[in-house]
Amino acid sequence: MFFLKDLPTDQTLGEFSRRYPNMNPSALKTCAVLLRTGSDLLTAFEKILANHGLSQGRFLTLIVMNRTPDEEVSPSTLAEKVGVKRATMTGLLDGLERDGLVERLAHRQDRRKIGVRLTVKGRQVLDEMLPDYYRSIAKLMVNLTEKERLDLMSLLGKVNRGLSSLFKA
Amino acid sequence: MFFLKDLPTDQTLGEFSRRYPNMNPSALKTCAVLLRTGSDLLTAFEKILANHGLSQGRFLTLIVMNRTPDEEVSPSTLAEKVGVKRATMTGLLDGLERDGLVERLAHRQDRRKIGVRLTVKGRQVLDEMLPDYYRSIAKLMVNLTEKERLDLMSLLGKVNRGLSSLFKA
DNA sequence: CATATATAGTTAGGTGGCTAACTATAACGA
DNA sequence: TCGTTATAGTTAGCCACCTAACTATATATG
Repeated sequence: MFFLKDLPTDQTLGEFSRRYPNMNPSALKTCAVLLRTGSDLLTAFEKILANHGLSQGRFLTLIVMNRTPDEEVSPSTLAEKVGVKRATMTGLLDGLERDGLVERLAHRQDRRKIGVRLTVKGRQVLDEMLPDYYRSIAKLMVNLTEKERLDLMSLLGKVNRGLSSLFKA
Repeated sequence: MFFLKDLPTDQTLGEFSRRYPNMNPSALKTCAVLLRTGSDLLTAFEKILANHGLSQGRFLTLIVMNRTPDEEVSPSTLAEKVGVKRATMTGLLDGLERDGLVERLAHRQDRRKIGVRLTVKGRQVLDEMLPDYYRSIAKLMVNLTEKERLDLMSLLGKVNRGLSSLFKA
């Protein structure tokens, strides 16, 4: 859940912009549609992943490891790339290890560190589910031409720039 | 966390599209950027809300009640509009009631039902935080012209249509 | 009118985020 | 070299989401 299922009507937006002078109706509406779409998108993916016994966090962890399937990665690096805290990664790895999809290995030099690697089973699960996943993504975007996809990314880039300036000022 | 912090490079995308023929690089990339932006946006809002002792779920619940501040709303209706399960709404209302922002009232005719209403304190909290919240949203979107906002919403609409067709087929 | 069905809300139990604090190890500096 | 500081990973405890099942009440039907 990122945002209201029931987006405000233009009438509600109008009322609120009178009640709260700072409120910019088109900014709010755009923002709401963006969050709503992201939310629906994520929910759809989670359904697909659930069919293969994965959650978004677990899946992303596997995907990152699948970029370099023959190398060991540290939990910290994984956490950083997936975008979760180290503590959260511990939990994700616990689950993935329990299901036999990854293994933790001791580090040779530095005894604080460990290495994480996809197991054969982990690779199998990915190879089984990824075609399904990628097919869904292609289907999802089928209504957008190549140009529209670029436009969308560029507009999202502008939102992103707004985001970074929000925390500097 | 909705998607990788570390988005795949074009090189990684190319490798994967060879490994998995179903994979459409521009679709995946667009999707990733969309989820990433949504994720960052939500995180930003959650920081603002946390300054006022609210979470996204609690905030949205209040916002929906603030549309009709003088009417009682049922938990089910709230759940539906916010986009969470009834069970989740019970938890959100427990928290909001504990903090004195909403109150539960018995229903006159039907003893299964209850009505929920903003308290005076609830309204105060909203009136205090909303200007801040709306100012942030306006700032966030400042890099997009009115036309670009419409374009963005229309492109997101196309993604949404893809989403609904995904589950019919 | 009695029983089956539907509805409203809650409870219980699981998952996956978070922060803060802890343990162990390594590295640095007086 | 010994104490401080930094780093890696984990643990503990909180919150918000989910599903499934439960309680109570209302409604519809034979």
